[in-house]
Amino acid sequence: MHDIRTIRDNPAAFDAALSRRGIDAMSSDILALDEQRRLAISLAEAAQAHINGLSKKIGAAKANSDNELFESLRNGVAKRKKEIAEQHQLAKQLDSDLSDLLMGIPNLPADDVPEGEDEDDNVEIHRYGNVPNFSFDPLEHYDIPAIRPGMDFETAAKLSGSRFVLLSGAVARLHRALAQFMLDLHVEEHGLTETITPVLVREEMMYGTGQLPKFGEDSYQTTNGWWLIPTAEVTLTNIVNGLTIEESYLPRRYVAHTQCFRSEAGSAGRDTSGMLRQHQFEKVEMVSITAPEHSDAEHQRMTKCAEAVLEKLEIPYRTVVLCTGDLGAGMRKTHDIEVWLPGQNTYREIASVSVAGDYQARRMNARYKPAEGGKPQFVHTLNGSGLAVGRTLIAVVENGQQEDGSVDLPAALHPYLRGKTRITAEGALV
RNA sequence: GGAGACGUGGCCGAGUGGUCGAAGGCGCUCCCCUGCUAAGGGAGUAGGCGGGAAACUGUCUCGAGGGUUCGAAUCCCUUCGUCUCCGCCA
Repeated sequence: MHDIRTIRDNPAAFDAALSRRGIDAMSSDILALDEQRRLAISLAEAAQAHINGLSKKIGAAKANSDNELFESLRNGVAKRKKEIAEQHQLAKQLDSDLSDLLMGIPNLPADDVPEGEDEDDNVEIHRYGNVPNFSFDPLEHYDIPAIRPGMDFETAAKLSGSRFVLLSGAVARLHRALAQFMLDLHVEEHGLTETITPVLVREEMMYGTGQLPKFGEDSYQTTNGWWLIPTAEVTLTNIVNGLTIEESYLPRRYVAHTQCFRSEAGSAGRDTSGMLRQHQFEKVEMVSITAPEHSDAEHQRMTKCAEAVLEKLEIPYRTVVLCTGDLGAGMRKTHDIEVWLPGQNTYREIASVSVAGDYQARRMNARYKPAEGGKPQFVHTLNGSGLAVGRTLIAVVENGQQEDGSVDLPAALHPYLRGKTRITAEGALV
């Protein structure tokens, strides 16, 4: 959602920013609609003011028992009623037209987002660890002997269909350990507030964070109208929906471990093997609510929080800035963290850390009262994975695999496995 | 799931069709007075949208959305939420 006044003040800058996303100039259409709207509002309000004035006189006439005056005024007002209603209707329609138009326009990319068409134009900004040399051909996660017994796609398909998985034994345990490890890290070392949220939400919340109106087919809806969250970004960010909070209360930093649900419509045929892309998966999600002047620094901070998970797990990764062509609609800037997967011999996305600026806050009407006084302002919102649990599991086992089919687990996880350190080629946690 | 009650400004709380954006209290801000770890007096204290250089001004908002009416916080409908009792249940 964009600020009409910003567009009014500098339409050229707005169009220029849109063009970076490959969108044609819209400001002249927007401003024309805005002008009609404001004219309609003025007319409707002037008419209403007139009526309100008469109504007071009618009230006074009634109080003075002046029936003649009362009746004549009353009739006069009644005549104009229809006309007033039409003016109101027009003003309202134009106002909602404008709002719909603005709602459908994606966020403007930050100035330092690189130009580009697609993911090939993303720019690497950070790299950690060395791509390991294996003395054997490393396997994909689902082929590793240690993992195979605990990762059952056939049974999951029987239960639910494709793109589901049944984890058991050592793999299930490892999955749980990873989630616990991530939460503890973010809570104890990064100072985030641990949160458990609903995973079913009302429709308005999906508008607040931008999944709706455009991307409804990516998510699931229940028969009574709830939506299953595709990410805890939805619940965590909407905590401040409709609120005006004191600046002293900022920043708010949340972390939650939830199930996430995605229809994966449009990704048919992509990543169909293994548990890289599922309809249901677990993610540890971070969300920050900040004052505008702190959101860039918060973006850096949050990125480091996500990177720290992989560094503690001693897994190589690189961080890229998404280019204009790859940037999500609601975001000003996004860092993707891509983890090294030896089985695929490539880096794959494992986390996405984004700053939305005031884009979501406008939709949610989430504001703060500046400490130095003055009018409430929209907050800035940020969200990031910290991390996707299933994908992290893939990274851990692919990077830890041994020639004999066993998997060595990173030291950071040992406490979460009660001192166990590896999964044998037979699938036993020892 | 059944029955009922309720939803007012930062908080508490009046207000059941007419000058109510809304008494009163608390809190907070500023000013005055006061010389003792306090009290008293005065003023101010929501937001959205529109007009205006500004002062200021119009309009809308009493959970939300509709409706009745010349006029609604007050009446009607829908919806969301809270509470109580019953039922059910992890």
